[in-house]
Amino acid sequence: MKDAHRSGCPINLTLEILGDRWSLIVLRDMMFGNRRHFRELLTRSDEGIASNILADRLKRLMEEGLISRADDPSHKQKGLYSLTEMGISLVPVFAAMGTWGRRFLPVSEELSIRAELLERGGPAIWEDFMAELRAMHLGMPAPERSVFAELRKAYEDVMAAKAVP
Amino acid sequence: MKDAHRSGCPINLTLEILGDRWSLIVLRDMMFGNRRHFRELLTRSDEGIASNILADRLKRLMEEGLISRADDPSHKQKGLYSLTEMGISLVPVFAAMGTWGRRFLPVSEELSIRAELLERGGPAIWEDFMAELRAMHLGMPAPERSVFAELRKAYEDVMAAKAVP
DNA sequence: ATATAGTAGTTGCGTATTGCAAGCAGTTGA
DNA sequence: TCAACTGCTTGCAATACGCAACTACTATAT
Repeated sequence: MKDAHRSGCPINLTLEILGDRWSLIVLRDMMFGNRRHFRELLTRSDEGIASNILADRLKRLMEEGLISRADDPSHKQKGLYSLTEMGISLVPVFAAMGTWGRRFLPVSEELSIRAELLERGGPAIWEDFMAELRAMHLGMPAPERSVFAELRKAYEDVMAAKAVP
Repeated sequence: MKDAHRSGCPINLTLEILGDRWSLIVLRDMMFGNRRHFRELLTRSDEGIASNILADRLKRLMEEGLISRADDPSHKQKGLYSLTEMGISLVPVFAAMGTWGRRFLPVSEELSIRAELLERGGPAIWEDFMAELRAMHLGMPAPERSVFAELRKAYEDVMAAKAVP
């Protein structure tokens, strides 16, 4: 942000913003887990982010324009973080990374079911999901189809199948 | 690699391997710039990677299975790095990142022309490009179409247009 | 044979980032 | 009033990064 860019290559510029171990984790939880508050992002993350890292990443992602912050009317000290269009537009990147990870890395079934759904649905489901995210985060009118609900149901079905084998 | 994973989420596992500022830069140069030797990757990179970082990344990417190394027959000390199928399969990830970066970040025209081509061509061109990479890096039979040549020509055309305005 | 340039790295060292544990100040609800 | 909850901040140690110099070997030219 402050100092000059290493180069004008799109891959490089993307890495300058997202090229660390936590930024995409935070965005993933906001996007797929609908976590909008600091505490939710802090404690309900599978990976266990530290609070100072989370504070720093939220600040940087705001500076870069991927998320925004508003006061939560229900609690004066509570902030509500939202994805911007820039953040929502990362859906295809997440889909591509999920597809690659599922193919080559030792993923767990319950945590990769969403990636599988996004892979099978292709660009059509990504568009529907982004439309829904725009409704949830930007106040746009809600689309009929709820990909979010489909993703959650798929996850819960896997968990239920594991619990009762 | 050595210690346990933070979680089995595909996004997280991908970030554990590629979530830093340099790994994808190295892979990008191997993939789109056809840089196969240490010196090429070191000096012909727009971003200017340090030699110790490059050595470390090449080692880690080999350990993770994204690249392989062979002795270059023309020079006993020269190593030849190749992409594996795991590395080649990152093409859609690069394409998605390139599309996103081109839309939201201050990319330069000459360095984003390749991303634009990959975006316009869609999955069909990605497949052709991956087939060509398999020929260049894995010894598979070469496809008729050379996406690599198309990417290079597009870059050279932009540079020529800039030189003679 | 000797010199020169090129090969792939390694080493030292200072700075920046990360990770962990604890603490802080304001807010809410009982 | 007070405990629990809110979004952070601080201190400190470990790790990673970045730069410059340097090593060791190989090929080539004279």
